[in-house]
Amino acid sequence: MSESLDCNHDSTAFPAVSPEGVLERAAAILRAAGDPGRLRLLELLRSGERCVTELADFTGDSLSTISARLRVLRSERLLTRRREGKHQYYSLADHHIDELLQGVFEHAAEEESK
Amino acid sequence: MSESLDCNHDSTAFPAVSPEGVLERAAAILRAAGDPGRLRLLELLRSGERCVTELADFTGDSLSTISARLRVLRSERLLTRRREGKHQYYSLADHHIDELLQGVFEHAAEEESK
DNA sequence: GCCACAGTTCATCGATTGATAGATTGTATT
DNA sequence: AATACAATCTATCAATCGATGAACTGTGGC
Repeated sequence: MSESLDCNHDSTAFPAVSPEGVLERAAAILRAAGDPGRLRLLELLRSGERCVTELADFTGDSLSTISARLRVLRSERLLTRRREGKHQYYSLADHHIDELLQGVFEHAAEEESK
Repeated sequence: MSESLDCNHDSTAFPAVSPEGVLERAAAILRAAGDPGRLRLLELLRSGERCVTELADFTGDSLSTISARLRVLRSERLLTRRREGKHQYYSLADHHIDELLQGVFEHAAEEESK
């Protein structure tokens, strides 16, 4: 029997991993947030619900650009939307998203201060 | 003076946002983790340091594929690496990364169970 | 219905991305 | 130096991605 000791091959096996579906969901969430333009929108919405033109005015990007970004975020369920008259209001889907954002922003700020 | 009340334009302004550099860093981290193949590696490394061949054996992917994925993760500082003889060992860069992963996996699992 | 406003969608395009086979580099032993 | 093993790099390619202008859709007031 070959006792080939490739690195730590003699050590413990990997613990249980997430099902494929969970992994895909997690990756999709991270990927959706992983664009600077979209991440900025998420950040802005941490402070509360806003309509599309407010977001566009603040960022200086076109309505179609903002709309395209919001579409991605909503399709991955990072955002929710409601309509009031002519206006569409977007907000973070839940507190998990907020916590995720807080964590990564803190970490990024820490790294940038080095 | 135009008192055009576009949605909540009469409401409060946006609070302070992160500097551009912080935003870019945060987005880069999220993006690096936001690929299923790379995210799986991160997940595997949550349980501790592993060498490249262990990761390749477990996932069933080729060495060059694993190496390419690790390269992205390390360049965005999600992973650290050390060499011991012929072997390169990879591990999560710090506990922030672990927390980020935990948060997003829990959220994804929750969504997948609905 | 007409008009105005708010927002989305569509088609297009250049840029980016992830996988891959094989060449190359780094470490260890003899 | 020769050989073996571990891992990285390179070049290539098909697929995906984000921005964009303009057409289109939805809501509201008259």
